[in-house]
Amino acid sequence: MPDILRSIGIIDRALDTIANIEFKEVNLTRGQYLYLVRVYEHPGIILERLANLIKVDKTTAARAIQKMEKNGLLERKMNPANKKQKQIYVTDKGRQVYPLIHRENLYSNEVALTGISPDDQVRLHDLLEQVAKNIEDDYNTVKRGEKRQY
Amino acid sequence: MPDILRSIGIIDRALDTIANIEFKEVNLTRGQYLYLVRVYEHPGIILERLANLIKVDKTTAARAIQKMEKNGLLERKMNPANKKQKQIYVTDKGRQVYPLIHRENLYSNEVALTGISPDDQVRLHDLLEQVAKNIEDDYNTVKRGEKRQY
DNA sequence: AGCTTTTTGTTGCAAATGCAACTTAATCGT
DNA sequence: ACGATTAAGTTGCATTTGCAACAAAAAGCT
Repeated sequence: MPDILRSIGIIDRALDTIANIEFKEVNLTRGQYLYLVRVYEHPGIILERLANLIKVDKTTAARAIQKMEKNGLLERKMNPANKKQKQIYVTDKGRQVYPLIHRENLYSNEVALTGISPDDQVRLHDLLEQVAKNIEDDYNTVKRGEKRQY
Repeated sequence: MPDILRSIGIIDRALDTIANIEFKEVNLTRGQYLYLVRVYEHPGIILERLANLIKVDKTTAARAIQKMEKNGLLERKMNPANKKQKQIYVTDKGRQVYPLIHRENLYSNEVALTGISPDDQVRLHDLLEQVAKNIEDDYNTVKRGEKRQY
């Protein structure tokens, strides 16, 4: 069985590093682009779901969101139907930087897929989605403090 | 052109989180497993090459190595042929934890590839290696402080 | 209804991460 | 051979990251 974890780690860290450096021009600090994109796509999303989408600790996400709220990129509104929940939205200012993030992501994706046939690109995409689905349960299990059996 | 970055990020963060939690039992702190495996595979490797293999900042790698040296997992020897270089090796103690890391990685990889045919597993592996190669130059360019044109 | 469990979010540490800036050794150019 | 550039590693500082532990609201249970 071939190893796929190593390449995935390399690719993710490399592209994340590139993104973080490039987004400093737009005054985004480390990781912020991830949250902005996800909130943009899911207006009104709550913290725990956002953290689970991105696969990042909820306390990390919480502080990132707080900071982005302070910087005027995001805003939170209390959900009147559920006083525990704070719904997160992109502000106008946040909406202005979104296209730049999107453009960067598109470009990196393009570079990543260079020389790969359209068919294989789709295959790769589908296989990666399958892998993401495959590990989801283990992630939640371990995060909950339970142990994996192996 | 399908997006592959998102799944890759999710998979990497999820599996990295799992690994870090599981390796606390063996007294490894965040990220240390990555270095240990790479040094194990490349005895005598130097810091800068190690950092570039893993795609992590060299100062981050430097401090991780220092800490692992203090904990007796790794050791460094001055290269007599080049006084700048410090060659890194796994110690006996480090060699003892290696099998546990390897086993965990194998298991996560297995979970990740569940339900994917052997043919597709190989295809996925090969495509990911291609992607890793595709982005290598951009990574080094941006790390060097130069800009990407897009 | 009343008690327990789960959901959602927050703080308090301690540690890792990485950009800037620096030192020293090696290599390059001429 | 010597000055300039690159390679290799380190330290300072600010920030992010995440595990524990907590608080409060909501949902489940009987």
